[in-house]
Amino acid sequence: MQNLFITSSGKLLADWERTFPAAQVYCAVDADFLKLAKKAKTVIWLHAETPQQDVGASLRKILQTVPQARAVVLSNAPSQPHAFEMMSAGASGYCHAYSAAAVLKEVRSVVQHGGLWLGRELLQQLINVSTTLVSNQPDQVADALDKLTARERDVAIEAAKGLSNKEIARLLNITERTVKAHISACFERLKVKDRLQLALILNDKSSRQMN
Amino acid sequence: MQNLFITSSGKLLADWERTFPAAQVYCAVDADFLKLAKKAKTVIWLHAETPQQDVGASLRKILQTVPQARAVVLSNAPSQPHAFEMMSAGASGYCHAYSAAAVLKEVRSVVQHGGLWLGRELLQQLINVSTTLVSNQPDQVADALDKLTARERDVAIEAAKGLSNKEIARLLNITERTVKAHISACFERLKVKDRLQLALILNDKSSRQMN
DNA sequence: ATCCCTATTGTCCTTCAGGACAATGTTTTT
DNA sequence: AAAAACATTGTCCTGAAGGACAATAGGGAT
Repeated sequence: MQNLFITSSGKLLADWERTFPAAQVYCAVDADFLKLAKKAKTVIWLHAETPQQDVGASLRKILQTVPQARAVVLSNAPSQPHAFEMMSAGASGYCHAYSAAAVLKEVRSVVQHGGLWLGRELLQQLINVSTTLVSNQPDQVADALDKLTARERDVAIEAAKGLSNKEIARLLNITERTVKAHISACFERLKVKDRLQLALILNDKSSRQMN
Repeated sequence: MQNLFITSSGKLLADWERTFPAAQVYCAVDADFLKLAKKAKTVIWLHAETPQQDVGASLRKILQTVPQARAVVLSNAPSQPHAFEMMSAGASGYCHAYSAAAVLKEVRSVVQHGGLWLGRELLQQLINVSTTLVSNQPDQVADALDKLTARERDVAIEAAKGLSNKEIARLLNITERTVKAHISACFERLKVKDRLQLALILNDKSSRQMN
């Protein structure tokens, strides 16, 4: 179990060394650093406000060389977009640089064991956003699709992608006339008047489900 | 520091008592239970697969009486929608009912200190969704709109809602012909061939790949 | 002052979408 | 077995969409 810090702020340094006495501090991602990072149970702490280098770049560099590395980004001014960016880039955690020692230790524990860490506020926001997105909306799309027969669904889905009747006909090996029939049936069932509205409700509010 | 469990499964009970020897187990949210729940530093563990009562209902009942309560939902078959539902309902954590003792203790620590807990996979999915939603997606739409002139944008936005040229013309007090001109200009600028594609990219609440 | 971009509108024409009548065979439900 | 629902395809017709080829006028930029 080791902790590696990357920062250029002397102030934070002092705090961190109090929290993790055995911590090693670096100013940049160099060869020495990467060598150490390969050790198991290592948690790397990246200070976002390090002027010399972009955190995102540092993060990618580390993960490229040491894919199994666990890195936590510490920010003086945490923000949702930044947190998402860092987590998407492969960070295992994101928290305030001046978090209490107890919090940092908790983060460490969670991250070391393969977990991901986001602060309470960020996580709450994330859940709020995603709830309306993932739970509610797909249901509406699913509801709409459930109102259609199997074949109508096939056609509707393609139409919603922007394909013309002719294209759908070719794709499904049926006549353009048949496509029209199905599409018209879809309009009736879904109470819409043209394919654009159909596309809107079938794509609307994101038709993604990440399963 | 106390742990209260609600379940009707003897199997889980044994596991939990091994992990938290001082735990108290209940079968339902009753008066006795709620009285105990008021104690500080209490973490309540709700087993989702408790037939007598719906977890969501139990959760709401608890939070109504004891708003400061920290509740963790344990599920035999964790799923993203369910997790979101529980977290939205006010749960402080959501994890697999058969999680290792070490994990449960970590969850306990995080939750007790006011944090929220979601498993790594769930959190990762959450981040994937929200990233494209919060950071990337609005950019793509904004990028598209930025390629248009002010007037073209007006027209494009209405067209993307599903309005016909005639309707847009009325709305903007211009001729249908003019609407056509702007729409055609939009097609060129955005490299699309018809209004449906235009609607798709302008409404695109992140409908990128993963198909 | 000239050129480019934008906004506006015209006409003519082709293609596509969608409704109004259909019909026929298959599958499912009652 | 009869009825209802579904899948398939036809023709005719209207209206909307979108391209071709223009013209006019205003606002900035060089």
